[in-house]
Amino acid sequence: MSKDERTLYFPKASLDRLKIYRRLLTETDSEYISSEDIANKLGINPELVRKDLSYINYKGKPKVGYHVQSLLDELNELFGLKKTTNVIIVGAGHLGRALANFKGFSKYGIKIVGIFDNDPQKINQFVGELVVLPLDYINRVVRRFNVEIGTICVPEEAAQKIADLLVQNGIKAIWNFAPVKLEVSEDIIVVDEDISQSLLTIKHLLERKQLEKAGEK
Amino acid sequence: MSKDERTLYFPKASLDRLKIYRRLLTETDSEYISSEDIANKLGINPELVRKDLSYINYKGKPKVGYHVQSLLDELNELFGLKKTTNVIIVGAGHLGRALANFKGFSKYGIKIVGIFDNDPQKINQFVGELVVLPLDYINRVVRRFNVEIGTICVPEEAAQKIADLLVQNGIKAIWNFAPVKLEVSEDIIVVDEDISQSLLTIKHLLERKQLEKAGEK
DNA sequence: TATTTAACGTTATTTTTTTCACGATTTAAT
DNA sequence: ATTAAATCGTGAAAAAAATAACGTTAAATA
Ligand SMILES: NC(=O)c1ccc[n+]([C@@H]2O[C@H](COP(=O)([O-])OP(=O)(O)OC[C@H]3O[C@@H](n4cnc5c(N)ncnc54)[C@H](O)[C@@H]3O)[C@@H](O)[C@H]2O)c1
Ligand SMILES: NC(=O)c1ccc[n+]([C@@H]2O[C@H](COP(=O)([O-])OP(=O)(O)OC[C@H]3O[C@@H](n4cnc5c(N)ncnc54)[C@H](O)[C@@H]3O)[C@@H](O)[C@H]2O)c1
Repeated sequence: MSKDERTLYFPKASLDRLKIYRRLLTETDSEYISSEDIANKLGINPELVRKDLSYINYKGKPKVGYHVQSLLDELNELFGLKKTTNVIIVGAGHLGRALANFKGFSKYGIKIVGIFDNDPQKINQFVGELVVLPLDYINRVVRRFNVEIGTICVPEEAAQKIADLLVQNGIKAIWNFAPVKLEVSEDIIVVDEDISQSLLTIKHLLERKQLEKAGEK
Repeated sequence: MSKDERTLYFPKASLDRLKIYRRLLTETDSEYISSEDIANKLGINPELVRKDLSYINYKGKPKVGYHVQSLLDELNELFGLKKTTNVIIVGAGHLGRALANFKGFSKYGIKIVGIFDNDPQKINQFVGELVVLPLDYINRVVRRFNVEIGTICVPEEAAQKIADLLVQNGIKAIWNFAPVKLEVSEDIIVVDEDISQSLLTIKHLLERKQLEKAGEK
């Protein structure tokens, strides 16, 4: 791997940790923070923190640590938080409406600019400041607001169809809340937000813990 | 690692993939499926699939592949999907209500048995078949329904306090939707469902793709 | 029934990721 | 000004994970 590529590509696991560091920094009041502080809070070791930060070429100060604000700036830059990105939502059900109403996305430079549904009952209803639009308005909204990200909040049966529709209309990345594996062309980014899957993790961990306890005896 | 431990512990990454295999199998109609089929659909390679399945000691048939139904059963067992687990939700806002209304959790053997809020306006309101209860009912519900999992759907400022409250009331695992790192004792399982974080991934991937494109020229 | 073939299971190899170790640097104290 | 202490940065070692290789097995076919 060349030095140049390194700034572009680095381990997926590191990327995930960088996101976590970023969040941690937003919760940090002090001016500086050491790799050890970060590591302790996350239950990992400090060398890993330092290595992750070395990928993005960020330098700390020996004896002091990392300057919280400037590191946060750097990470915000890395994740493109500084520029506003417009997003649309398809499916104005429970989840779609929760997302559309959520104020916190603005911190991430995300703006919801449209919400769509195919249910005539839902169309024209207000959701926060938006009005639910029918699917054939997607094209217009995508062009008008230069939307690259589409969110799928429809039932699983409809998800693939909506994915195709979004791609047809020029969407580049799909944030998918439906619990199905979408089939899209190579160049489309799909990020699955399969909420229920976490329950499997929790159940499994609970079960394992119980086994461990039983084993101790 | 002993043979025995292996069935208890294996790589986190494998566990995550097993969850994905499981979901894929629920979408599969045929009687058998090969490691190659699975791998192709997920963009990984078949050896990895076989290795993952070897961790749970599941045997396929040469020349045919894996028997979909029995593998699914096995995985459902692994993730404790067969037995019902009761769960409570704290925070009857947009997200809490969306979760409480969601029918899909029953497939995972999950039942929402209580939803709580501290807003007098919300208390006593119906959410699906549940009635929003004040926080001091948590104890009663947890005992009555043997609840081990608590879901945090309150604003981030309140999240730590609610986490403490849940732990006090005997909760063993926290499903945390608030974007904060919770501090709890070692033996409590915390699974973060930090929805907004995915947006960072998407933004980063979009940005990287753009850089790559620029680089090609 | 023997042969061929597809797909598995598992060991070996390679690659990736994490941890270790230690020299370099900055700040603070003597 | 010198020394001490904390923390960084990074190359080397270790560990973990993924991939490759290949022998084994069950089904299909001749
Ligand atoms: N609500 C949750 O807590 C939750 C949890 C996990 C996963 N999910 C997933 O998120 C998705 C949405 O869940 P929800 O609870 O909001 O469901 P919901 O039933 O409340 O809403 C679905 C919405 O999609 C609309 N819709 C259906 N078909 C459509 C189509 N072809 N085109 C446009 N709109 C269409 C419906 O009119 C409805 O408004 C589902 O795939 C679900 O599995 C939801
Ligand atoms: N809605 C989303 O799409 C979304 C997306 C990402 C993250 N989140 C996170 O999920 C959490 C909930 O989001 P939301 O949109 O449902 O918020 P919301 O404001 O709609 O609901 C929050 C609820 O919590 C209740 N509450 C506040 N303090 C409480 C306390 N001390 N005890 C009990 N209840 C209390 C409020 O009365 C309200 O009903 C937040 O932490 C938010 O950051 C939400």
